[in-house]
Amino acid sequence: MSHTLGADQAHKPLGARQAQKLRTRQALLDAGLRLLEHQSLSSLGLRELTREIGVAPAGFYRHFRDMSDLGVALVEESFGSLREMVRAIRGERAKSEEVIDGTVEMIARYVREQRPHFRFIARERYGGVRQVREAIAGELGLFAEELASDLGAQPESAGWSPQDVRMLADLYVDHMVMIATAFLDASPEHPESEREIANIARRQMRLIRLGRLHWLDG
Amino acid sequence: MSHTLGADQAHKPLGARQAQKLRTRQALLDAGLRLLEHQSLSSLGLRELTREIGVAPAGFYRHFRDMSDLGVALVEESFGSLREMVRAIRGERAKSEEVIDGTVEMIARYVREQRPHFRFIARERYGGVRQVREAIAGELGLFAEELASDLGAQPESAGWSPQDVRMLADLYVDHMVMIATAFLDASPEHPESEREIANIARRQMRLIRLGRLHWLDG
DNA sequence: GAAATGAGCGAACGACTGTTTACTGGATGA
DNA sequence: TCATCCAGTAAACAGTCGTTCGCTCATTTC
Repeated sequence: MSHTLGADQAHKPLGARQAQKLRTRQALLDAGLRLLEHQSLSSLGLRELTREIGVAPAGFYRHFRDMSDLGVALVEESFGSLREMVRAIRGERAKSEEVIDGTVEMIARYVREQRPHFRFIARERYGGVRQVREAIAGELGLFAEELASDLGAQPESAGWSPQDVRMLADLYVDHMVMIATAFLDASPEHPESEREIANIARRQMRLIRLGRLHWLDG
Repeated sequence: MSHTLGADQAHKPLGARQAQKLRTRQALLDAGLRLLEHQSLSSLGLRELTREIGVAPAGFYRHFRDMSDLGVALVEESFGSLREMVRAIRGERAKSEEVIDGTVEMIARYVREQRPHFRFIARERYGGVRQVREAIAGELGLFAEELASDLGAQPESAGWSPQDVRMLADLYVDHMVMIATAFLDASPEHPESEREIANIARRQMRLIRLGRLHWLDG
């Protein structure tokens, strides 16, 4: 009996038997994400989901305990693809002004390329399923923690208390989620609306940055 | 045949006939809000709701076309009680620092006194029912509009473009919703956590205000 | 007073739900 | 090669669901 597999695929041996199981599991996750585009998790039925991929209802239990279990898996998948993008941005070092432009562009790209994933996160962040809410809150907490670590290391944070750095990180995270949500329900139409949202978002982040630079003035 | 009644009750004649109807309608709204404390609107059943107040399922249709119709009514009810509080704050004129304290306190009080209402708003803002999402977005848009009007009249906004004033108003509204949401899932425990959230919220709003004061510097 | 109105009821409809059961048959490991 | 495993199946269980249909009978209108 091998150990349980993590969220990322095990590339090495992987018997044909487990491979097929993972493919079915992934099909469930993909179909779930597709069906959740126009409804929320608490109204997604088990039969509705298995029907979508041509699997008997009972087969669902081979992969998930219940719907909230699948929801938590979707949260992990969503933040997985997000973290890849964030890591890329964190590597770059540039002037603060350019960081803002790069951050807004990263958010726009994430929503553009992972739209169903982020729509799911936005919808279930305060949705009806407790386990999923808590999973999202946990991931966002980790995100804010990392951001606070980054911010604290910057010269602009000299003389700041750790609590104030964390306060700023929370403000940034909340606002980045708001920006992403704004991109979400205006993007599909025309690229003009997307540029307008990006324009507002950049000015808002610039204003927050100005506040940060004058935090220790008075 | 009289005209259709608005959201606010008509105090004047009101035959015993329509009075009873309104009482049943209100019972549906109240029971709905109660049941929505632990689930989302899209998973709230018609029979589940009518059973709660001891009314036959078919009776529901005398008051609402469907569940999303009831949801929109709940949105109006929620923002109705919010506007009363906001009007009270808007009347007061004080130094900016005190305005921040008063605003945060107002948000805390709103969540404390209208907890089910705001939980509903937070949950359904990006929930699975389109009509309800749009109703909430519309109300928040009106709110931001009013706030922009207030901000534009302040001396601190001298030299600001209308677009920048609106940008600031949107930032404030989004952040106020975030603050209220933070109060929501930490309030019931102990008052200490509520004071901690208020403390963070005040510093965040102070930081935004600092950014506003230096917006035209460079 | 008689007639009209309409809020709420009770029953029936067809369809859908999550979960359990015993099973089959191809991959797996000795 | 043969016994074991286990992902997926088919069927049945006991419900719940939204919606429609006449109907009743207190209130309202004339």
